[in-house]
Amino acid sequence: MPRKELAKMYNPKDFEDRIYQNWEEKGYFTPQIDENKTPYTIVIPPPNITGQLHMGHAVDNTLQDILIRWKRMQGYCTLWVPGTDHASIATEAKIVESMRQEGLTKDDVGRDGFLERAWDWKKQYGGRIVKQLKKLGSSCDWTRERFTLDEGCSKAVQEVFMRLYKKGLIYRGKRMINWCPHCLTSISDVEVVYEDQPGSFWHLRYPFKDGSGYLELATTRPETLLGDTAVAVNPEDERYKDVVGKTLILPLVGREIPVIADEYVEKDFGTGVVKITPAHDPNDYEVGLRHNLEVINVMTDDAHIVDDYPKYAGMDRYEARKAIVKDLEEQGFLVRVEPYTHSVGTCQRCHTTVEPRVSLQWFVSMKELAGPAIEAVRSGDIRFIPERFNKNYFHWMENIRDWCISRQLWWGHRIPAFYCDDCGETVVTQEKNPVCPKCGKPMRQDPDTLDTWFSSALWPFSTLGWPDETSDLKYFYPTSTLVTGYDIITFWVSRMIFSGLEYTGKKPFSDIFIHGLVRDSQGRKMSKSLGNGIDPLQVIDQYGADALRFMLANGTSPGNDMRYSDDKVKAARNFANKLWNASRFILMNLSDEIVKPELPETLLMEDKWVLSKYNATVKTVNDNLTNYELGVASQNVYDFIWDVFCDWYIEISKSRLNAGGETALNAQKVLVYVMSGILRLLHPFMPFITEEIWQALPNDCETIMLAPYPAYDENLNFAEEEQEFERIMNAIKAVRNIRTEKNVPPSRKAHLYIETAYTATFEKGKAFFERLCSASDVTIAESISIENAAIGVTESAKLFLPMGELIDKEKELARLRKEQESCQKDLDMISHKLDNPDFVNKAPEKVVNNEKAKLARAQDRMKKILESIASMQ
RNA sequence: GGAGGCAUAGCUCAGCUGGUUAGAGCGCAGCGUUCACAUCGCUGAGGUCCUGGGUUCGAGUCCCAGUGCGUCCACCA
Repeated sequence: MPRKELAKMYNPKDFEDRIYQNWEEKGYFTPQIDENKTPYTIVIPPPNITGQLHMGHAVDNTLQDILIRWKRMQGYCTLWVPGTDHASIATEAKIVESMRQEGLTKDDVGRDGFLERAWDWKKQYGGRIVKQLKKLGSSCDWTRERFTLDEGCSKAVQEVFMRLYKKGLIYRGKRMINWCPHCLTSISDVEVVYEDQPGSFWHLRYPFKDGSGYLELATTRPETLLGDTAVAVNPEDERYKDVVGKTLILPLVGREIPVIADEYVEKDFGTGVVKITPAHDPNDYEVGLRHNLEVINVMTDDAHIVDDYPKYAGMDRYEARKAIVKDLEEQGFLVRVEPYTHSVGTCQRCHTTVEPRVSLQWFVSMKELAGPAIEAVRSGDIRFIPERFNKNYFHWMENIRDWCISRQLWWGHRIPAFYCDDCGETVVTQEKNPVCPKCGKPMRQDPDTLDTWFSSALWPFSTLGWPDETSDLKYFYPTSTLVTGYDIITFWVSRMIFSGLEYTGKKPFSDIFIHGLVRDSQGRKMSKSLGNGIDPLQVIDQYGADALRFMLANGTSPGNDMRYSDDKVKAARNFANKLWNASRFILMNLSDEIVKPELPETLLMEDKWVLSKYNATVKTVNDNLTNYELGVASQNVYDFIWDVFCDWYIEISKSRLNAGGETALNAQKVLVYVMSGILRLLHPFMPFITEEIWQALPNDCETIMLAPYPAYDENLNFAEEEQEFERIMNAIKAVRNIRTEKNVPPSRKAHLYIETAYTATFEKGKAFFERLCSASDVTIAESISIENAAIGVTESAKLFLPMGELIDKEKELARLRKEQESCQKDLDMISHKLDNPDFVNKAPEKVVNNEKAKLARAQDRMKKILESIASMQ
């Protein structure tokens, strides 16, 4: 059968799509239960509709897939917990689609920011994520439709809600919450974005009822005056001691309100007097609870003044502010206004200023759930990588507040709570149309939906079929690893941990591999509003998925942000090109009789050198992958391929390949053997190109995805040959250096004389000098004396390059003296160290011996330099 | 206000538990193209590892203080 050839040019478009399709058709992505193998499971985050961090998804998916492919090649049975959440684009797209079929328009979803966007982006968005994953080569099974809104996930969510309710860990209560008057929904604390905004500080005065003057206070929100039910001072504040307990008349409204004393008030801020509006400020609400104050709501859902205040009714909060300030001023209650910048909470999605408000919501009480979750991380049962994110986690968990889980959105899991309008009974049930157990009347379901993260928290087990005891759940849970960005630790990671522990009794995963965020080339967060987001699909189109993946892995170190730049992807693409061409070279020189990667019986020095280097690379790559140091691991592979394999081994193999016969065949075998290892080492990082080359080269596995990952092999350690070859390399570099310095073009060959104690070694490398540093002939001896030559010195050899008229004795001497100087510096430094008795006595023996060896080498070199100088004079 | 992070070559970043002559990619300078690759090769220049103390035989690495720049959380009448 004729051997498959590689195209002359590396072009990822020629094969990436084809290869993915092929993998998919062969079913390599379908997870399988294999009781003989250890499962390796990664939890994939549900994609987010905001979709702004597309490159963020690419990082997640790439890093996950690298680990998956690596583990799979080690014989682990792997699974990537897949699927789509109700918060996912795919599901929203479905909703949009069905709404359209019902003849609804975009206006009908106008109050829902998420759906509004989904409407605009149309339904492709769901497909887009899938497309992106495929393009990236992600080995993820997307065929599992059962975890969508209507089925498995819903069941799990309801189950959890019921359990928590029965345990008393879920309750409905009045609470000061953040309310977005635009989205008309409550939003959690973490969804509020604080922005510094210029505003004003209005100093007002409230008159005492008994006519004994005024109390001056300051506020940034005069419109909330309508809801004031008290004025507070600090109990320690001498200035106001005697006014506590007196009654004030609320300007404009005429309400009688008390002056109270509360610790919450800071004496030194403003006038030391605070108006208390329990309905419109979280702190005031707390104060109100302590003092039994009335809660008077003055605003509607969309932040307009309620009808109770006819003069201002229907105005929005900012209009009302103007009107009220104007009235206060006219009636003499405004003392002065000063400019004041303060941070204002805004809605993460629509950036409307949030309005704190008292509302009836569902809560999960967190204290009891947080305990075991903290313990799991503290005991090391679950670990963050890097470890420092523990602190983040603890800080949040230890100061946790109850979690408001109800959302007023149009889509999502509906809260399974029913109310009886007749008798006020509340029932939590999975039944669709329950009747009131007290009066037998039909009940009304809570219109609210659950916070996205409530269901996302169940991800690791709900996607495996929980609450049913499925075989998947038994085999794959707990999962091995979660890969995600640090921005999501509190939203998602911590909630998965306590949820897993609470509902399944087991931790959801052991390792949490945290990566940084991708920023633009200027270090800014990628965002839609800035327009600086980079579309991974476009990058893939331009440079190929392998290049993008490699760039994402290579540029990353755990937990640290990275900047995206085209140049980095280009560098990765060039690397792929290098590998491509190296493979083409091997294929072009390959005899038909080589049918699988296999080492020859006899290995030359350079073969042993490259194998030894390869073996060391295999070890460090595996070690680094084990430690989640994907960036370092990819760099290890890169360095080996480019610097060791291509720049040296392939170059020196050329003369053997040209020579033909057995030595050529042996060289081919080593080339194929090492290349086969390289491809497998690199496969997790660059899946497509490695598979394409794998298929062209002699191999012993139908796909590289299932070929064994290279493992460290004691038999491939050749320390001696490594050292030998390194002596030759150093000599070659020295000669090249001299030639460049003298501007000698490669076309001009020169006879090279090598004086060395290692004649046997250098004899073995004779041919290399001809090819790699333009030697016309090489003479090797233990002692050589040449007049009129440029001289290079390494620790193991003196190199003479007689080049007639190009040699200027004085310049040569100057050059050698410069070398002498730098060598002397080394010598001084090392001997200074070794002369220090403290160092010799206290430093570990290994370090001292290392220094001694260094000293010996430097001395050898110095000796040769001095000899050379002497010989020239 | 609390927590945590970063600061290393012109740029983007590596440098793990202290022992290197402090590295890479890009960029820059010089030379080079029939014979895998110009998406290339060879050679080179370029660094007070933010500042000041401390621990140590030894600090880019550990400790303390300071400066500068991001991040998360809380608060802001």
